Amino acid sequence: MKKNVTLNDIAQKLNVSVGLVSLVLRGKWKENRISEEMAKKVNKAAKDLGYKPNAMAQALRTGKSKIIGLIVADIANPFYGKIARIIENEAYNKGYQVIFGSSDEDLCKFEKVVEAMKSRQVDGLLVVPVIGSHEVLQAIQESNIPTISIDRYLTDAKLPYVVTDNYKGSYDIGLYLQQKGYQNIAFITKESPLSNFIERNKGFEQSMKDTGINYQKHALSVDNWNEELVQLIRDMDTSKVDAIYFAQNMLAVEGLKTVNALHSDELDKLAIISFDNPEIFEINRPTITCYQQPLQVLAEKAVQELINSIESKQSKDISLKIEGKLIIRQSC
Amino acid sequence: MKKNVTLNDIAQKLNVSVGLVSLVLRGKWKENRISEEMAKKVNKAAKDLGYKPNAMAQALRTGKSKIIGLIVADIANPFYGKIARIIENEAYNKGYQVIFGSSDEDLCKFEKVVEAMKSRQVDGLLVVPVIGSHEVLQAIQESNIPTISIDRYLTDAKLPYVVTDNYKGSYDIGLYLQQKGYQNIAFITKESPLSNFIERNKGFEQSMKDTGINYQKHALSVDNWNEELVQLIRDMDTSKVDAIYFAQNMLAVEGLKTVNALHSDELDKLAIISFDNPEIFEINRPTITCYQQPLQVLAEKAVQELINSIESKQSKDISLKIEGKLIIRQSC
DNA sequence: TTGTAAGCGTTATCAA
DNA sequence: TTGATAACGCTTACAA
Repeated sequence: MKKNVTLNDIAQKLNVSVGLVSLVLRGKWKENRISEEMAKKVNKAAKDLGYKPNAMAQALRTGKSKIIGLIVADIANPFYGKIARIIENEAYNKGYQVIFGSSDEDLCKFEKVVEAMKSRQVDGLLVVPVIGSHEVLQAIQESNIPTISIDRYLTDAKLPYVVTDNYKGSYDIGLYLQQKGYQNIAFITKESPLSNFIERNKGFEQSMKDTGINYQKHALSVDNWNEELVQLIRDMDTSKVDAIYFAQNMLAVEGLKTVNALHSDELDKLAIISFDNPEIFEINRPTITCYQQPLQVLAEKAVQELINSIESKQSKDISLKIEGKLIIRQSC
Repeated sequence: MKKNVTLNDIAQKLNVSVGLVSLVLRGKWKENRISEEMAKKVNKAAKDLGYKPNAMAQALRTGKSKIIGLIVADIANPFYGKIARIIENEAYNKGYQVIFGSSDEDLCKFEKVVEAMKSRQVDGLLVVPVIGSHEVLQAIQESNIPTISIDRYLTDAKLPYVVTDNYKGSYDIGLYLQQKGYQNIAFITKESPLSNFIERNKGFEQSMKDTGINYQKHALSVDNWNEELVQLIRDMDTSKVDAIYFAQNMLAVEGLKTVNALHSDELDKLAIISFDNPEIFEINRPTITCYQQPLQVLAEKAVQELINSIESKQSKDISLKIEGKLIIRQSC
């Protein structure tokens, strides 16, 4: 039962004041004209006693917790897991810690998590906004906690965001399909008011228009897409389709599951392409061609922007759309 | 730029003392004989002003941060992502928040994360220990931060743990292989000093002994398993093997990648079974039979045990080994 | 060059 | 039934 070492302990041991110790330990001894000799003594004592600053006390005093909150849809989803990983790294490097929560795409949970984080005095927030969350997010902004949307953004909230260029990505997929000579595309997507789907849908439809390719759009409902998808693939008229485009990893994964389970020669002949790049795509037979989101850049930029606006208090409303890249494999 | 509402704000508005407000807001007004009328007024004012307690101040004052630290190998790995998700839920339900870090199986990083968490005054720690971390973990124990190992444990540290019964799982896989009539198993595992591999290896070897099945053990090195695995599968003498057992999801995933890429009729004839149950197993052709770890129970128990020992200060050294279950699919 | 003291928002102990 | 006040560990403006 070792008690934590405090500034006071160090001060007492050396018979100096806590203020002095504090200044030295934060490297401010030079500008406060503290003798180098003193500085050395203090540093040594701190090391000897194994001093670790109490982050809570620092936070309380300075009003900066050095914690950033991360709210994703579901940390168990590898897509968000990867993002979380990069964010964590970047944040640690800058002296911040990450506290996370999953929203499950549920507004109510999202709000709860936001509240919890606010009361933890997070310095800033990185959020994957859920449907209907604009009010909550607006409120955070007003309480002066820098917040950045990642992965998607809400058109009705004026939050800065860092996202993939979904429009371009989806448009490029269309172009690629044209280049490969496909004529009839089954476009499987979701009917969602969230920016990522809106833009993927727009982008693809535009490129279909521009290239003149036939396509059928299947916009599944957000909360029942799973069953609808299975049905859709079961009923697919393979004589009228030569390629399937899944607009999201979850769609593709469930889709492949169904396709593989059906073992139908007809289905197997179809070309497949998808947004996102889950690990399965490298294992499936055939391996799946896809548009990979620039997760590394995206997450890094998001953290950098966030920390910038935390530390400089000037919320320059910079939003970014970053391009991903097509990864060509066997399926298409 | 709204400032946060404090107890003081409420107190001033009502012309009462902060102490009074504090007591009411924490539901202690009854045992402190505060008038119900007063209590109501205070609660109302708190709600009106939108009061949110400052967790930092509470933490500083009470010495309890209500934060638990979670250290996994890599949050981007869906296996740990899933665990994190369950832990998060369970913790939130009990009023705790989760701060996480990834060790990358690197002792140095592990130690850094631990330090960061200690200085955040975490109330407790859930860790996936890395090789060589017994000293750090011992040190945490001594500084009186309840800590529980999950997923695996170190034989040379006396930390409580909550893990899958790896021995039993691996043993049962052997039994299942016997039942299905396989005669020559390629057992692909890692040569690791960590409990999970030790026990999976022991369990399987024992069951091979008990059943009298032939097997060849390929214990890959911890830091170069990837390349060794590819080589191993490439060179596999399929005439001498009728089934492969992968002792871990990462091994299986890379293994399947290689097998699928080789497209060899010989390899395709082999039965496959694996420890763990990543999503790919449901998509692969054939779908993969495996032993699924009881993640839900495991993570829940871990959180419960941890919070118990945080709140009751009595560190009853309860460790748990929980059984998973065999999921039978097409591959075996 | 160093010490003193106020204060961050709470909680808890007394006193009134 | 309620109010004053010290304390948690730290930072910082000001005094010495």
